[in-house]
Amino acid sequence: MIRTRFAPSPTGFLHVGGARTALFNWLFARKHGGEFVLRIEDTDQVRSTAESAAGILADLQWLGLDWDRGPVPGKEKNEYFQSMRLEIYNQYLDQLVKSDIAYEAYETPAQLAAMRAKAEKEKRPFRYRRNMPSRATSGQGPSVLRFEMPHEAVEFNDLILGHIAVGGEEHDDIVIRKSDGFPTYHFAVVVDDHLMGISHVLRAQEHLMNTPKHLGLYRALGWQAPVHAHMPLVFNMDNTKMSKRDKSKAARHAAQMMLKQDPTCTMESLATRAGLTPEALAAFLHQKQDDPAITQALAAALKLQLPEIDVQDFRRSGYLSDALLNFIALIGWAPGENREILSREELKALFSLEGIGKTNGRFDRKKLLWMNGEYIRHSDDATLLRAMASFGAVTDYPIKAAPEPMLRNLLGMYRERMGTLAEMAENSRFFFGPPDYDLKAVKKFVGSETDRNYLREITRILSAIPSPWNSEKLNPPLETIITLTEKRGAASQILRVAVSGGAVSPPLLDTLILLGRDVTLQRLGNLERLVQAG
RNA sequence: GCCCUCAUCGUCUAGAGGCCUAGGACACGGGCUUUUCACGCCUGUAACUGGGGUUCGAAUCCCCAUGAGGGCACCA
Repeated sequence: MIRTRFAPSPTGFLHVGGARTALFNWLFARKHGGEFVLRIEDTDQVRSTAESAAGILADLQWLGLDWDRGPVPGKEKNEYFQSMRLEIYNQYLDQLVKSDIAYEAYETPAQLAAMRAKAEKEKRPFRYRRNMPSRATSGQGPSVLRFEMPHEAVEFNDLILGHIAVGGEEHDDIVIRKSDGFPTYHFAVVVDDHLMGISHVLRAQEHLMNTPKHLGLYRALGWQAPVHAHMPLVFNMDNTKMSKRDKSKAARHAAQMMLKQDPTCTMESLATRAGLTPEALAAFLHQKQDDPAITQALAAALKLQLPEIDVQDFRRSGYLSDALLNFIALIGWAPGENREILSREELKALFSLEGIGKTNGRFDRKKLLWMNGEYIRHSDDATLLRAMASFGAVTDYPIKAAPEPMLRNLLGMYRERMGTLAEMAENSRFFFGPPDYDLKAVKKFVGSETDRNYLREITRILSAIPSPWNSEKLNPPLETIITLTEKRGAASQILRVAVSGGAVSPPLLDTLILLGRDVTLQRLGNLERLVQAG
């Protein structure tokens, strides 16, 4: 029986890298009719939080990655939280101590740091080993338990990378129980993977050097190790690691540019705008900390679009989970035959470890945006309505309040012209209230006296059409407006600016029908007053 | 510094010794369509890191160099 797992640590949001690991494990299990286990690795008492765990579950659910065993959303912690399994770990910890493969170590963190510094100074690698002369064999503080790694080379066959060998002199005796009594990651994964019957460990390549340690533990515990496969990593387009810090980095950079380029912008004014104290802002700008709240506040004040990193960022930006999943699957994996747009079912059917490459990939947001648009264009109303509801649950656009018939109407207008649901939500604002006029567009299309004459003419033509407006009634006058100018359509831009506030909108016919006669004429009047005034 | 891994267009990739004059997709350029913006259609630019082998023949196999990435915690 094939059984895979995804084992996040609840120390933050689920980010795309983690989502990809989850996806590949899920696909592999589903493809082979196996099971997919979700386990929360909360052995870090300091950094783990319940909110983070709940958020990760919610994000996985949003992605549609369902698990056969694991935490139950909304319920108390169960045995798929490592913090609930302490007795189990202790039992095996004892076993290793009894067989003298694990031993107490008394160095304090400071002492260890000094030992490492010394080794570095002497240009030799630092390895903690039981038989090293400098080892403290007793101490007053709390001790940790270390595992005596074998002294021979450890070799294994990685399903993606092939044969991997690490020499015996490279190992060191890892800590398996921290001084707080909790097992370390290394110990807990091994115990849990074995007890939970995990057959395949599919994880990111950053874990490659952990595998020999784990293999050593399996051997010491007398267990058969699962098969390992290490997948390539995902980076930003500039080859930096994708991390939560990218968001604060972007906010910091934008703020600094602003302060530098805009002489009217001072630390004080910017802080006020973002609702921060100047001190907090200064500390943030000097990289003293990466507070997400400050990042958000700054981004809002600067109207800055932060890079999406976490799964929920993508949800808030209006990406469909199917599109995100499809895109993520294609980084480091290819089904061959030049296939690209793949439904969940196709992904499941086509997935194979052989298709996973060895080279790290980059996260190309432009391609994701294209793919999301592709999904939107090919989705039916029901699918999109569901996606909108899910999007609306985490965002706050006026479109949220729209009744379903209007939503369907808007979908018809925007389906072909949006890359994300957020684009529609943003661009359709003028259907829900008077637009803020884009002064550049106003100047460009209604800047001259001739333009204003056209504006009055348009008003005259449209006011002659009685309510309610429909395409039969509206088509002829619209054609008249289009042909008003020598250059076909120049006058229709005036109308577009009047109703939408800018130079871009869905086709005027649909727009005007949805807006209706009263609103249209009212906005035509508003624009006339605006240009009259100045 | 030490250890491990990797290497095809700007990006994701196809490519399992002859099908390669290296294919697809995104991005980018040009054109068509068009009442705006998109969509759609047509079309163009663009890559086997370098050097040695092996072979009749190498993007594909081997070695070296170079470059890139990961790891070296009482984090996971």
